[in-house]
Amino acid sequence: MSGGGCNIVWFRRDLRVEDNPALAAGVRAGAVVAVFIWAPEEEGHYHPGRVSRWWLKQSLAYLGSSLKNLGATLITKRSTDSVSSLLEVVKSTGATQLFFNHLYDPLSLVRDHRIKEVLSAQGIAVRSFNADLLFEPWEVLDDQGHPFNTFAAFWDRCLSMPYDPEAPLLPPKRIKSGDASRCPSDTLVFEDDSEKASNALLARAWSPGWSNADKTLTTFINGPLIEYSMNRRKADSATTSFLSPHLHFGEVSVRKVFHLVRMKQVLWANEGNKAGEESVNLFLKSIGLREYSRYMSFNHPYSHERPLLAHLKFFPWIVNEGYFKAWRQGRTGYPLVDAGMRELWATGWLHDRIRVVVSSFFVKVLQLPWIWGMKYFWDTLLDADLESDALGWQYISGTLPDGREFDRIDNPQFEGYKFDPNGEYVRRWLPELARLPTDWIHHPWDAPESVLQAAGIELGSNYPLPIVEIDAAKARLQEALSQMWQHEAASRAVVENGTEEGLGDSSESAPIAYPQDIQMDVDHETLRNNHPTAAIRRNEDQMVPSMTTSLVRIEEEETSLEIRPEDSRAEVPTDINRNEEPRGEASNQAVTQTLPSNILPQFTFTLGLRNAEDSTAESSSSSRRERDGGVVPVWSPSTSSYSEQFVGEESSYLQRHPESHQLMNWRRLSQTG
DNA sequence: AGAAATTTGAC
DNA sequence: TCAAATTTC
Repeated sequence: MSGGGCNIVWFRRDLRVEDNPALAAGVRAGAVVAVFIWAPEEEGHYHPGRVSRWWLKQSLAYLGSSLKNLGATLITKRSTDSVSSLLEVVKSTGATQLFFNHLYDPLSLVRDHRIKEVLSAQGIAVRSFNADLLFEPWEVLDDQGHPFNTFAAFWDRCLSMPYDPEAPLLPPKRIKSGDASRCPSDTLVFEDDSEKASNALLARAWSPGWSNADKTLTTFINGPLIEYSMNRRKADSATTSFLSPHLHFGEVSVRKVFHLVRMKQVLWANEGNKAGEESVNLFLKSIGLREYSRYMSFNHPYSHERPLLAHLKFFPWIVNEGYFKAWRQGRTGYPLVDAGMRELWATGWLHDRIRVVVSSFFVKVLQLPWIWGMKYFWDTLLDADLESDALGWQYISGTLPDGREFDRIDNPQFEGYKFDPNGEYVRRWLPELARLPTDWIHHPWDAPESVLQAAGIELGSNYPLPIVEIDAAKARLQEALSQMWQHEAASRAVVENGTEEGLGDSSESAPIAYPQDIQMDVDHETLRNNHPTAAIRRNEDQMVPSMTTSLVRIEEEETSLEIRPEDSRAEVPTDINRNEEPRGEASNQAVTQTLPSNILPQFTFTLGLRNAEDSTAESSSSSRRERDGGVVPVWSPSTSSYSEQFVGEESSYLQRHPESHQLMNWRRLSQTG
């Protein structure tokens, strides 16, 4: 009896039918209507980038057909407000229950709670589950019952919990379909015309979708996993799992990954294969970091926009758009950094090691605000993941209790020796250095003139001299740090005196706006492509960006990005789609030829900037939530014993999004499962 | 050789 | 941080 109250299963970042607790529960409860709501405006300025949207599109199509084969329909809705869309779906299907899986970013926590409130008020039962983590964030606590604030301790505890993570669920054999005839789907548009060509190339290297994710996992476990610990010093991506984009959209469950990998470990341990065992530990650690990123996001909901350690807000970041541009273009003069940035630019992908190299360079050598780098990663990475990226950047920036020392500068030259000893990686991505002998490949500035000449390199002309000398960077960093401590002390004095003034601009409390006026160099290639909108669009394009000098706020400048609600498509700024190679003649063919078949020769970027910050102070409240009758602790700065050392978390990202509502609403967010 | 200092790696 | 590894004295 399909009329007898059907069940809505709301898919978000859990685009799989296997080990999907919300789906399983919905199926158990009766007839199911599956729904996906595309509401990118809710993400504020973390609107998904082009490659991420491409992935989502494929993944959804895949899920849709899987569900269809099982007997259910996936309804897709374009929305600017998930809550009201969901309400609409509920009404038009006559549903009595809603099922979904948890997310842990602050926006989702608030939104999901609101949904729970609104629907409960209408008599709809709402049930939510853990599908994204081995353990829920509130389950993993230290002996005093407090959340951990270092990764090692956190992960130790995860691995020694008194109970195992839930075993993965099988996909449903058959789904009884609810009546969705009065609930039409909207067509979701994830790319515009100018993005199609670049997106088509992505399909050569990647296959989104839950069963492809499963294949990727199997391939990895039966192949590179055993060598994982040996290979982790190489810049080459070939030995990585390639699971991150699949995991971001929940196409494969971490619990399954965990179980399969642990199984392998037991096997290797029996065979006395120490390297294999160690490899599993290392790989699991990266799974653990993903867990930890959600954990931190849950316990410190502002960690994607503010340093966790308070003193860092007094760090005098260098707001230099020229540096930022050079970094993005891969023209810093440090070959390993530049190769990494070109690879990111060309493929949307970077080995974890290289992510550390380029981001560390960004923060420590260029001393640019880490939040910019994080935003750039968000816009360009195929596996862009707010929680993971925030953790990574905070770690690099030294803003975590267990992060890198702030005054330590990694020298890209020496990292080059380590990660790319033969210079292959650099040569692949920097064709202009391809003919440089290995001895000089990571420090061309030291090479004798004759060597440079023979390699066709003219420093400062077809390859830049180092943008900042490492020694100068060290001195500058010391200077910046002493300033930071002075400001910090001054601030403390102000607080103690109860005075409200004096402190000022050096603090990050007035957030440094992401430079949105990014201009593309109008060069020969633009002209050649003769893109009709090139002239007007260029300042929205990140392709070959050059920055103008001002830090103009977005709302003043980017009216062309305004969202028109009647537009049913994703409002993505038009890109100029072109083959772009770093300047210099070496260019296209050279790079394309050296590309392995699984790497994409061409890419475009979009700048998905939205709302500028206007942070308003507002205090959050401590709260607890119900969980099947049990009480589940929720993040609470006032009760957390170590919150003192963290930045005051009173000014909220959430407050900038009127649709997100108050933190107070978290209070009774149901965690039923 | 053996202690001390320095560098490295980790999340 | 901090322990381990490596280099220096």
